[in-house]
Amino acid sequence: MNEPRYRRRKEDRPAEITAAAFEAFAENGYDATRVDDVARRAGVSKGLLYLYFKTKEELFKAVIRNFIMPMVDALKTEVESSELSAEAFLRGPFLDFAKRVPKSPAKILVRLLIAEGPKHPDLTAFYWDNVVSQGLSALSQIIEKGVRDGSFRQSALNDFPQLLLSPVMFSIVWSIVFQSKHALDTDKMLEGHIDMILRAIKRNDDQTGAA
Amino acid sequence: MNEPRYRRRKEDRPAEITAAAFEAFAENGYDATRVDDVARRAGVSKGLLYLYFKTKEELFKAVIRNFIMPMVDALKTEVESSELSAEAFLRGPFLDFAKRVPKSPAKILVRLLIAEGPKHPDLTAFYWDNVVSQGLSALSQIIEKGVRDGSFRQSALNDFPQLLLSPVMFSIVWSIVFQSKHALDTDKMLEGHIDMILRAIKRNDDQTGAA
Amino acid sequence: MNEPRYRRRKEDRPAEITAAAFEAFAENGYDATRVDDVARRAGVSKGLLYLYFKTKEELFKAVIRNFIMPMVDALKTEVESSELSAEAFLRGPFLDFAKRVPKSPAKILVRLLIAEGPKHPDLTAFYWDNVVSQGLSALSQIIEKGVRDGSFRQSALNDFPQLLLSPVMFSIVWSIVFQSKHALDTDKMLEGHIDMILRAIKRNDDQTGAA
Amino acid sequence: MNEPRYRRRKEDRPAEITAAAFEAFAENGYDATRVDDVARRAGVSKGLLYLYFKTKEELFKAVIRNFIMPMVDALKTEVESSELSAEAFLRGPFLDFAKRVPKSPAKILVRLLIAEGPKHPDLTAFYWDNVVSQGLSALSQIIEKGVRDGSFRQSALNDFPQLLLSPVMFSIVWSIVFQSKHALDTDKMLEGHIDMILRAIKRNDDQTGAA
DNA sequence: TATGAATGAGATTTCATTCAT
DNA sequence: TATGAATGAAATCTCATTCAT
Repeated sequence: MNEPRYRRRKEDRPAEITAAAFEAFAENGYDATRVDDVARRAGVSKGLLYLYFKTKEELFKAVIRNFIMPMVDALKTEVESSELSAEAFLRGPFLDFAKRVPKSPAKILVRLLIAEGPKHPDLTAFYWDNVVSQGLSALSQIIEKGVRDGSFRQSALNDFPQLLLSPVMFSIVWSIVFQSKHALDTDKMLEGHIDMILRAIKRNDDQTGAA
Repeated sequence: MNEPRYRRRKEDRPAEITAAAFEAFAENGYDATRVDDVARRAGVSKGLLYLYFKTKEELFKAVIRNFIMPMVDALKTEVESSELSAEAFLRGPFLDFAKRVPKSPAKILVRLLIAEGPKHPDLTAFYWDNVVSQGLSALSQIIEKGVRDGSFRQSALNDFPQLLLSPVMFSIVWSIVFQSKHALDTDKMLEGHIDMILRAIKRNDDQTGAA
Repeated sequence: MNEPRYRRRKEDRPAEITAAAFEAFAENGYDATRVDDVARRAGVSKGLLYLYFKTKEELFKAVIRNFIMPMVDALKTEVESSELSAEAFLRGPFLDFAKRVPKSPAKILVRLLIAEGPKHPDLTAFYWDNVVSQGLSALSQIIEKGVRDGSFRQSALNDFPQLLLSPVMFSIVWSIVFQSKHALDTDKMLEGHIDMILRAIKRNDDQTGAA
Repeated sequence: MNEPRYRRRKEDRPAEITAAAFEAFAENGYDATRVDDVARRAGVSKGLLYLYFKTKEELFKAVIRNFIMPMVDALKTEVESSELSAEAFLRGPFLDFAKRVPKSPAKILVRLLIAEGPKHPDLTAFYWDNVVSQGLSALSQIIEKGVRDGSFRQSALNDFPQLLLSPVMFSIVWSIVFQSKHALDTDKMLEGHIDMILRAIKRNDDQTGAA
């Protein structure tokens, strides 16, 4: 009972609050999350929360931004610094990434985007600019590299790098909606996906290694 | 947008109400939909609505069930009655279905499931039992048929028929979240996907027809 | 305890609520009045209040309008139907009116206008259009009538009918602010005011009758 | 409008704060004024403000007192030191004063008194003791002086010196509520008022000069 | 003195649900 | 059946005041 009622920690507050808010939004979605609950989780009064974030919506946007940024940065760094062949990149870093995301808390962001995106156009725009378009162009680079050096043939992937991502998204959605009742080995599925894709687009007919 | 649209014979009141509710939930999601609005759209008083549906949640569940059933039935009929080869089925009815869904209003159900599913386990269970598991087993049948008759090799699809569906889901999500700002030719993408899949799993080395 | 919890009285509600609101606003002013309090006084739930008045501000405006209208109508009727001489009108109906207002509950409206007017320009405009400009022009008519028939000389009143009203306003303000501690016989004061005015503007030098 | 305006020597902190508070209260009234805003205007932290004034209400009272005192003093000095005849005083210093007040920022005090007075009895009492009663008795002195030396007749002004002030109050209220939309030449009106009053109470029948 | 981060009570407003009619 | 006026709990946001620094 002799805990200080006040703790001045101006620096850390925003991060503490967005962390708590992430949890809450992840559990309940935007509408069903109570500002009260976020404050309690952050160990902070409601009033203080409003000192840092003018509205619930602004808090929500801050959460999305905060948790997306690191992912994007990591991905970009990996793509740019890698000197692997196209196939090696897909089987290596890309597959790792694909396996990781559906298990990370960040998967929740997808749920939030799908659920709230239509009502928050600026958020969607932000997500597009910073995540989707950049991710897609990185994938396109990889694929084109493979085509250029003759290891990949021209294929639907050239126009639709999304096809590389769709099982990742599927894994995420599955893990959100069904995983608890109907487990799916997403790792295996994603491996199988890469195998199939490579079998379909690799140029040399020696496909023994691609099983 | 708030004129009563449904004012037919008395006998269909529940159907009129769920139709109105579908519209409303589709536009706004569960929380942001007002019971008042649903009643107005249905041309019915709030009191009457509560006579048929004890709570807002029950109404929501009825909506999901009502609109999923016809889709499922259509799919099942098609699968069962078809006598096409596996490849022909994938290139024909399945591709048609895949192209249709992301453009139909039913795509909204996916948004609702993702957004509200985690809070409505019985709804998720219903969806699983009636849609997902049945759809997946239908797809498995097709694939195994191809394997059995020697046209497909054993592949990841045998364990993960989901891989056939993931671009469909992706198309749906894209159309919900980004389509208005960043058009994606989902038809072409889905065609490309089937092409790639078939190229990867078809047994005969003559792959000229699969471009 | 067997009072009905519900009383359907759609017709009377708005009037009941504005009456309660008038009391509350009169006692406390706009900001310090709690919507809760208004609802309690009206014997009504807060929710119902919001069914009839979309915001607190709209309620406030309704109050002002409701309570001003009757006064204005009464005044206008009196002025227009009267066939008295100018002097007789000032000593009769006008003086009566002047004496009545500072004692009526309506005096509170003046307080509200002064306090809230600057923040509610449309309210001020309404008050101007419906009360002040009409009142002033009625007074001008009276005065000009007196000038025309030769009983009044030209005077400051012709340009500033406000001078007839200023002691009325003063009485109102006094009664709001000081009356309880420092009684002022506003009736006598107003009589004295009319006497002085008439002595100043009457043309015939026979001033014996003027107090 | 929210830059610190007062940042002078430390010694005057209370004065700086009340000056800032006067501005704020004048603009917004008591309730709508934020302590935060006052502190910002004064270029001072909220904490310091609370060091000098224990509550918002106390600050408010200090403001009223501070800004009334100088006005009262000025008026008193003028009245007492004047050796003019009664008429000359009314046409000179009094008329000047009457013209000045409705244009000065001090007019706002009237608004505040009317709006907040009923809830702050001690404030009203202070105002009475220091302003109203003294002002009225000063006016009474003038009038009686005129009566004593035979230039004025006995009139309602003897009992109600308020009648001299009522157009001043009216001008103030008008300028607060309507001036911006419906200009009134208060100077002319006040001159007309003095003319009429003098015409009514001056004893000599030669009234030619009083037009 | 001086600061401003932090509190918490309380205000307005919304809306699922009920029930007299 | 059918209505929609009425309820009341709860949610977001504000702001005077406190207190660790």
